[in-house]
Amino acid sequence: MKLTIYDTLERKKREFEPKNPERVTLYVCGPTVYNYAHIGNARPVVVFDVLYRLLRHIYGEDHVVYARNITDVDDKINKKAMDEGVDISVITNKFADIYNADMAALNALPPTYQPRATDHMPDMVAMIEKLIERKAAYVTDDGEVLFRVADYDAGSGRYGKLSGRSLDDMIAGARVEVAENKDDAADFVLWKPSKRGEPVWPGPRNPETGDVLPGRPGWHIECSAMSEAVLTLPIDIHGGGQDLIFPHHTNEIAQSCATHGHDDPAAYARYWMHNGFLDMSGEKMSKSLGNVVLVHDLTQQYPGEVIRWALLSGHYRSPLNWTTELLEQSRKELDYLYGILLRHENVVAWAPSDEQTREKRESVLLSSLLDDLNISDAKARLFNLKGDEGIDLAHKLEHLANPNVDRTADAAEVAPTAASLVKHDLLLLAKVLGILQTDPEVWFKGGASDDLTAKVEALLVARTEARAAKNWAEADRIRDELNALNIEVMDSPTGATWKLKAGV
RNA sequence: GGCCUGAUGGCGGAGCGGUUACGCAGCGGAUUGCAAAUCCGUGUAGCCCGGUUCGACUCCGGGUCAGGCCUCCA
Repeated sequence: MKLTIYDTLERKKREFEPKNPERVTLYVCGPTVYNYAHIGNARPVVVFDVLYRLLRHIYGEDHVVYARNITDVDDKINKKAMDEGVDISVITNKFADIYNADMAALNALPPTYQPRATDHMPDMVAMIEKLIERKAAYVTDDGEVLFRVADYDAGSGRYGKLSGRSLDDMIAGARVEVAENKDDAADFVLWKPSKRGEPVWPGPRNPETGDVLPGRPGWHIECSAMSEAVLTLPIDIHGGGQDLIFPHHTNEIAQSCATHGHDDPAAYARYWMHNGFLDMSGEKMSKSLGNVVLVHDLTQQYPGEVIRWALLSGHYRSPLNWTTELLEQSRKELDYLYGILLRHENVVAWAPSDEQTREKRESVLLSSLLDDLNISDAKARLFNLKGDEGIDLAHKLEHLANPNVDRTADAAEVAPTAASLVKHDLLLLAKVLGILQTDPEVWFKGGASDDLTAKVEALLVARTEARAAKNWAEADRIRDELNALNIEVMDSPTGATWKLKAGV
């Protein structure tokens, strides 16, 4: 199975070849934990979760190492901690826990490592000292340490390669005022003194005086230090939102390469992937527009899997318009798929025992995802699973297993085997997409309390009796009563089942 | 100002130089006591103007419009 991914650095699709197939590494920039995560924060988590699942399938679950950091040093955290008069850890622990719970609700697997900036201060300091030693960074009079961008770039264009800009373009287009302590406008902060009341860590040594510079790290250094500490370099895939291309990832590359004296950005990370943004009715989500949607609130209204499926409805690199309609459509799609699983629980999923045949089937099944995570195309497959090897009459599990479907004798004969194969394919593809992971029964009824369930079951018995007596008026009355309880009744030849209606 | 994306049917959203995307909704039929669910079938497309080609939604050029980044940001 060949995975192809669009590499931001090379601006084209490249076949993925890990440095070491026994230990494939993935690093994704995680949240700054000072508030509830909004739905935009969840997109990279879900997108890269699909990638993580796919890599685990290809290379084996124990051969993929995934790190997603927690940024717990930041001005916004400091402000919030000061406003509330608590230590920053009170804020960061609280929101890191909430974040993890919210992402788990979206069926995102926990990463192998979740390093926190505060746990890696010595790594950052060591890196900064190395950069000073190599003259790639300098100490200012007021105790800041800045990275020399122009020296790193050295006219090669490598600094702006990720964002597709030259250093000159960036300076020409810059709208920021140049801080007077900078030797050059493009230089960025590695370390800076803490303000009064802010947390302070012992920093790098000033080579001039030999003194330790107390303060706190700049934003970019943590990912460079932590990715190296946790994953070792080079990282195979580094991911994040498109907005991180510049400056965050650009500076990460510069720091990490300069630390080790590498010229080639690939010495830090071999492939760069960036997800597109979410639009809110055509507008960017922002606090000033008041259109921020929190994952935490959304999970109160929709199953996490619906939110996940909605986030996966477009290509990961394209903008995605986030609407209520999208959520409703996603719910219907999942209901349909879960309905198939519910109706055909007795069909045994079966994969061909022959290794080669199975491998071949799987690479066809997963081909959409293997092509730079084409989730839309994978979705089409999911809804229209094709049988092969002589099975050309019926395609869907429903069609194959539903006894009401008209079939020729030949098709009927092949149907049970085909259904088992199709069910296996369906479950496998769903697993990689991270959907259909709930018991179908629980999916439809899980939101009902025990009391409600008992009441519904009793009413259904009464209705069955009424129907048996052809007392249609009573049967319909009971159905209306169930409807009022937000219950949808589904009759079938084998008896009535029910589900909790959507939009609770 | 600099850099970069994208424009597909009522809606969401892919691939592809010539043949059905797929999903949601709609419509027709089957099934049902009636519904729902399910099954079968089905209509609707490719921003504008040029060019290349036997043939373009798909390639090239121009235009228009929309969005993103250049500042904290997924």
